[in-house]
Amino acid sequence: MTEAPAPDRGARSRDAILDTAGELMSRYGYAATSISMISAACGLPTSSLYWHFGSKDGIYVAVLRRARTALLLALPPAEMPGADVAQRLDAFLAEVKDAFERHPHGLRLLLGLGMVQQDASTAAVAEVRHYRDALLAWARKAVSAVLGLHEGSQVADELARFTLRMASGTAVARWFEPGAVLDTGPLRVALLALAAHHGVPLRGALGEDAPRHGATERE
Amino acid sequence: MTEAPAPDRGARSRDAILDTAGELMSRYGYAATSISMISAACGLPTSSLYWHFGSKDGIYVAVLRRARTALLLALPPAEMPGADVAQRLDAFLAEVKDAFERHPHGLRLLLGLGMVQQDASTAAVAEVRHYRDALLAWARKAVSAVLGLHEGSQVADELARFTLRMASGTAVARWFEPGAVLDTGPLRVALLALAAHHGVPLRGALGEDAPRHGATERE
DNA sequence: GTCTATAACCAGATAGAC
DNA sequence: GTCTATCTGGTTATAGAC
Repeated sequence: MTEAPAPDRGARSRDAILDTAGELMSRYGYAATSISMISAACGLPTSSLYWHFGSKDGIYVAVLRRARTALLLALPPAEMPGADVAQRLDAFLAEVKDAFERHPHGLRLLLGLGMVQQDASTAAVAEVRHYRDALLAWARKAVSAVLGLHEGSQVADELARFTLRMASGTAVARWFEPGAVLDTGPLRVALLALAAHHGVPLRGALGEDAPRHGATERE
Repeated sequence: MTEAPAPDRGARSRDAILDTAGELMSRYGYAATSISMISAACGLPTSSLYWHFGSKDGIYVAVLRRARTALLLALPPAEMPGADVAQRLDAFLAEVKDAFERHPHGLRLLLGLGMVQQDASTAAVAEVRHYRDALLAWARKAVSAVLGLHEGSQVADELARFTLRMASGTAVARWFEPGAVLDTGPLRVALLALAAHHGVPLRGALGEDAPRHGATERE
């Protein structure tokens, strides 16, 4: 057997298609990414793409779904280590920034939709909304846990949307400055100020400029 | 003369084309908006579009340029009324929100580009960058004037980018919630907190928590 | 599952009468 | 400046050998 039997050649092709399609679609958007572009970039003929995914729409849905699960897996869970708010918030923001850097396609795929309002299949529309809803749900839960908010509260919702909009804005900025990353410094200040503004008790996180060396784990 | 002579029928057609093209392109993006769509929507044959603008690219450039000048004209100038920071900031944010509501296409056109990195003409790339640079320059100048910062300072740049990213994130959110508007409440709190965090003296705008006496603004 | 070849169609763009 | 008619090329998608 000089040739690898490759019993899962199909699976590897599937992944290759999704990889290149995700790359191209996140860069050029759905409409501007053609089947032939993907085919040429990944080396497989167009008929293979159709065999695996059925249509261009099917590719988009699959790409989107994989990006969603990957991003949500990379984003920090609700339970962050740290006794006080400052510690948890710092760890949280660092992980969020890292996740968005490691999965740059994630948000850009949501931006490059452009099509979803017109001729998109119901499956594509559903997946896009699912993606966005999942991100919002994650943000609400995570922000609530980090800052100690009641998860269904108005404040939690406001802070979650604030965080997501900043992340989206950063993804947009990346069109122009490819090196742009989520600016966690200002975001940290803003989130703490918003929480304080709404009367959220923040033990040990009131020190922005004052040299407050971290209170120990005891309060 | 029952028929209007319409000596400027060409100019009115030009405007009609730009109107519908801007509408469609801001909704579907550049690539997904076809010449025939524009033609059908505005009633003029495709050859008229080519007579006026030469190419699809030319239409995009013209749409973008008009959107830029309209948005920058609607955005508040650097000189805001109000003696103290709080007054100026409130007036400023109200006008910014209003401008983004009145010109919803403005930012969305920048989002729906998708193409600009691949086959776009140099003119389109230049216009896109010009648009974005103009917005950034406006934000730096306006934020500096409102909060009393030195215009070239690091703080002014950070706050300008923060504001623009929030605006971009809001434009993205509008894909999913068409009624979404710039959330000036949280943005106000965040900007004040960021200014205070950097030691900017804010007379009369300390309504969050502790009164912070300002160090000088650092660069 | 992958390949070659091709069908059916629509895109951007042009020619020339009016 | 506007219209009808048309050309060329790329697009999605499929057929069928292997």
